[in-house]
Amino acid sequence: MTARHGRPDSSPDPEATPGTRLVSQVLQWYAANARDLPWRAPGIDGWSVLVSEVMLQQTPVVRVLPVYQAWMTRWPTPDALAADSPGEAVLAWGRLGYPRRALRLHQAAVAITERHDGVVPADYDALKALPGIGDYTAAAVASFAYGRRHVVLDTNVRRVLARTVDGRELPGTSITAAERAMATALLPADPATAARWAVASMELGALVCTARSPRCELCPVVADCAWHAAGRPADDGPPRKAQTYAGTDRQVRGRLLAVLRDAFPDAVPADVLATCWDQAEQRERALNGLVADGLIEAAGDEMFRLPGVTP
DNA sequence: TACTCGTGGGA
DNA sequence: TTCCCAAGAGT
Repeated sequence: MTARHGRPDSSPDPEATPGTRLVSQVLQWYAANARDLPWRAPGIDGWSVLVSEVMLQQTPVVRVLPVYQAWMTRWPTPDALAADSPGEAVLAWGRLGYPRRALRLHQAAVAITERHDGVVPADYDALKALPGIGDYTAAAVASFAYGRRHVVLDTNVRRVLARTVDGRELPGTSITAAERAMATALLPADPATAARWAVASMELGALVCTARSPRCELCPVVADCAWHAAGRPADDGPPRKAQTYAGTDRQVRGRLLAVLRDAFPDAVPADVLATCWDQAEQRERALNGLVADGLIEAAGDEMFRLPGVTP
């Protein structure tokens, strides 16, 4: 219980620095406004947090919830998933998007079973060495599941800090050294408090300090927010690249994989897959890409299916 | 660094 | 309708 950081149950310290006051206010707000999500249950295990974090990558909470519940019921431990085929994981992933995440989650489960006795590691470096686990997810799992002290810089936290501290509407395209230094300076010294700050600042970004139409009238730190004080100036950075989808390989891959999911565990003839997309060249490229990624596999002559053989 | 990699819903 | 983007990772 340090007095420097994290006072969720007390009023703001008038002598606190702007940074500690920001942390304190957000922690208080979180205590009263946190969503009741399954991966936040008290005493939650590392596997539950890991699965939720991978599913939540670039994917809204509301779409993750049903898939997460079914996944954890079926595979409550890493070794349970590792014992099933990767195709089952891809199938259970459903339409969450970015299905390579399902494959990598399966690979991570195998690695955890083989290298860590089936226990999700608490160490950041061990986590980051797992397939599909990058800086954010490693820090998040270590922090949320094990109470470790880490800078957890996701898009929500970056936006909250860009606005409150830097006075900018949106963070840049990639994390800068200055950004990380600022987040490190703000991180409470006490590990448990640091972990709460991580999830609390993310929640503020998700519920109040949103990318579009931020709800500043509900914000606990609006009085300390540099962006709000400056009159909420519009982003002056380079225009974000438009995210096209129609006609891309991603769309073709999605269509092909949807057919193979529906057919699983059966294989599908190439001429049936051809009905997904009329441009043969692009269709072949997408199909070959899926095979190269391990999301599907050839099954006999001109047949394809989800990977059904456990490695 | 910049780009690829799904999907669906809100503004 | 179109646009934007939602707890990123890998190359």
